[in-house]
Amino acid sequence: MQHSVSSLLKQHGLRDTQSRRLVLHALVKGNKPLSQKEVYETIKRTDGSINLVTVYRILEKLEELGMVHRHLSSGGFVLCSLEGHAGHHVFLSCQDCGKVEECADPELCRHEDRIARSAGFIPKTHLSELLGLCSSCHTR
Amino acid sequence: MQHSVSSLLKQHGLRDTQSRRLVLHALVKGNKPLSQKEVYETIKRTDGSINLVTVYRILEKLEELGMVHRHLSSGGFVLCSLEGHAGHHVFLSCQDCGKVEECADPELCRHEDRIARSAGFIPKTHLSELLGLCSSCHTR
DNA sequence: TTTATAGATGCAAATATTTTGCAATTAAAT
DNA sequence: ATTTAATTGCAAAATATTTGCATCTATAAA
Repeated sequence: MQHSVSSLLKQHGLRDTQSRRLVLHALVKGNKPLSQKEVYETIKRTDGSINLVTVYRILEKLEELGMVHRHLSSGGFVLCSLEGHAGHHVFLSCQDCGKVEECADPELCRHEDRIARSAGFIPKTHLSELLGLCSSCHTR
Repeated sequence: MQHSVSSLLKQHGLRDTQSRRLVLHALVKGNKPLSQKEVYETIKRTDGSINLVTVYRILEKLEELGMVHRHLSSGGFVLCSLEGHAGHHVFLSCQDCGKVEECADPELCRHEDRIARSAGFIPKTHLSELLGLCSSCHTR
């Protein structure tokens, strides 16, 4: 795990630093959107020490590079789980436990394109969020 | 216009106050998502006087009642232009001029439902945002 | 290895944003 | 007109975000 995070950083041309590993690790463990402060607190609580300002700066950079996304309704950060799907992401957000999954659906993408064009828009990117209950929350 | 804003307030069981009229009016004129501060500044610049705290409180209440929506990517507030479509809104956002249109598309809604269900989710509400260039911006 | 260096981090402090408590005001029902 | 619950303004507190600068460190070159 630690290793995969390191190579993820290198793949994106970033220095493999302790702080960045901690931030990415917090997002992986969190499995839901986390604010900068939540990332900071997760790290303090478990692995080690980091500065809140550093968390801000790291998340800003990771977002620039598309390694994390800003979750729409919560504003928190989630690790981007999709490769090669820049420009179209669908979040499935559980209103109960807060878990967020991400998926891509090419057909939905085309459908949204059509809507945009029929309104005279030239579409560039799409964002969608579906809010509801995840399987483990609604079976209970 | 002033009158329609007043009746809009009453329709939702809200007192028809000067401050609320100013806030709604600012959103109508803005024709794009505005943050609390932007609403505040619009009002100061044009119509009259209001307190920033009041703007926060009014927008919070209008959002609760579904009269305005939080725009996803910008975080600003936009007047809800649709009646009877609670739970599914598609924003068309121009990346150049910032204009935001809103529409509803029942077929898209069903499509998103299917995606959610196939991932084991029980969907409740959907949010979509299509970013691109509006007709007047891409013809130039 | 060691060294040089661009990039990353920590710390302190400045800004900006959002929330809260309370007294004064006001819309609307009687 | 009077009453009253809701709304607003003001001041201040609490949070969140950004900035500047000195120090440190991951990497690449020697």
